[in-house]
Amino acid sequence: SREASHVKGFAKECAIVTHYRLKNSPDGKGVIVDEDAKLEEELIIRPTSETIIWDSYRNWIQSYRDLPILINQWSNVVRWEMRTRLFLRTIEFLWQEGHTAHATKEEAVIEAEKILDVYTEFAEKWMAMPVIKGIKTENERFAGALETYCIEALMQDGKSLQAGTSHFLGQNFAKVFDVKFTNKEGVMDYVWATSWGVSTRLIGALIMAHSDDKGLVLPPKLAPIQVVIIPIYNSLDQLKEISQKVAPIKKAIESSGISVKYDDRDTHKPGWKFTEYEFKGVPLRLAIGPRDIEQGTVEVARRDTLEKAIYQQTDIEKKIKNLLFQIQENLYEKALSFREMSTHKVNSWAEFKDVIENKNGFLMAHWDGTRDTEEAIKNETKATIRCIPLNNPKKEGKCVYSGKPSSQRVIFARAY
RNA sequence: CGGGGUGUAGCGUAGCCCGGUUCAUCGCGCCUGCUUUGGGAGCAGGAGGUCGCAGGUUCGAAUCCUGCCACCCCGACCA
Repeated sequence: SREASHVKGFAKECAIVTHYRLKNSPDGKGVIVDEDAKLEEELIIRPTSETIIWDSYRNWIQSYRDLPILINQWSNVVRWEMRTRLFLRTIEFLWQEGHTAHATKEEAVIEAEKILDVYTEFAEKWMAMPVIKGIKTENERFAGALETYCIEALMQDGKSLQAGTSHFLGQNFAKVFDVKFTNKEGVMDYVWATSWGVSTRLIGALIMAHSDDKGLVLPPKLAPIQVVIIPIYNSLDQLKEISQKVAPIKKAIESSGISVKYDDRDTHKPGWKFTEYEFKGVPLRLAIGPRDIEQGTVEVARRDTLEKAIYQQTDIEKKIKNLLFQIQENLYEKALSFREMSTHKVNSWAEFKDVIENKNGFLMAHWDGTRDTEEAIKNETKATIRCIPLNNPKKEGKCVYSGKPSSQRVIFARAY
């Protein structure tokens, strides 16, 4: 009841705990709900933590001196989705959620935008996944927010994925939860709030942004194993010899902060291992065999381009470090140019339908700003407004659907 | 919750329409031996099955009928 309007947005997707015990089934087949253990007061498994956080904030905040306040946590939440999709939409998922309260509106807005930048940096610099920063339309906005900032990423199949959100909540939550403070002037006021989160969905994004038909492709900065070394040998004696030569090479590479796995298993052949580490997306693979021992070389294969090259072992750690850097850059550039190739300016409804049907990707189109038009476009094409990009050039035009005046283009796409 | 589909060995499958000479097909994987090892090895031999579950029809059911269970896809919903 306290959470009122906010809960409206989640009410249709909550899991509710009604019983606290199971018992053995009388027919001997497994366990069933023990009807005697019915809860007098049912529990809702949180779909997000706003309610508990704000219930606490009420007790913690009295003065402007208590502000700003920030709580960040990783937690599991449950949303009873009718239809799940691995990594992208699961009933239960782990996420990071942050909640802040501020003395002024300006400070809260700055906070929401700052966090959006943090998410952007993580997506682009670490995941090598370019994103578009923007704001959601009223329709797509988080329940209870005044503004929802988001980052949208384009997947290789041309569908869009919301990769993170940051909300400016205004004073809505403060009013619902009665969180007031005394400001410098001695006047009582409601606090201004933000909340923001990213989830394990990012793992799905990472997979879909870079992988190819040979398997996963991981950006070096996030790869648990950055380099794998595979020995090529005929006899176990030869393996022993190679292992001795590999040891200092592995050590040298590790000493420059790179994670290395030496796979000397005798249960699988080199070709099998090559394929396995391609599946797993290890950025760099080194192969060392009799020829390399003789010539002081090592074969280096890149996962991103699948190119192979022979390197001298001298200063190998520098070369590896440089290659990892290049792979990280290349993955980002590749994803970025794919997105640019897949972004289409459309100027008529016929063109819109043609592009969404045959090319997919991001459609930059004028929109009259109404909910009705947004809904109509969604119903006819399944495309939704992913965001109104920040720093969008304000160029007048006519709505692609209604023909009414529009102040700027927005991004339409089919989304996960 | 609506619409469609599928359950056969660890995995993927053929057979089902039209029941029976097929001891239920094939591939991958697994085990043994030999030869191999710079891109998922080759040959030979071998192990592995309540044909989703229950009932029915029949001389005879993986196959036909009924009920149940499970899973998958599409739609609405959505981080």
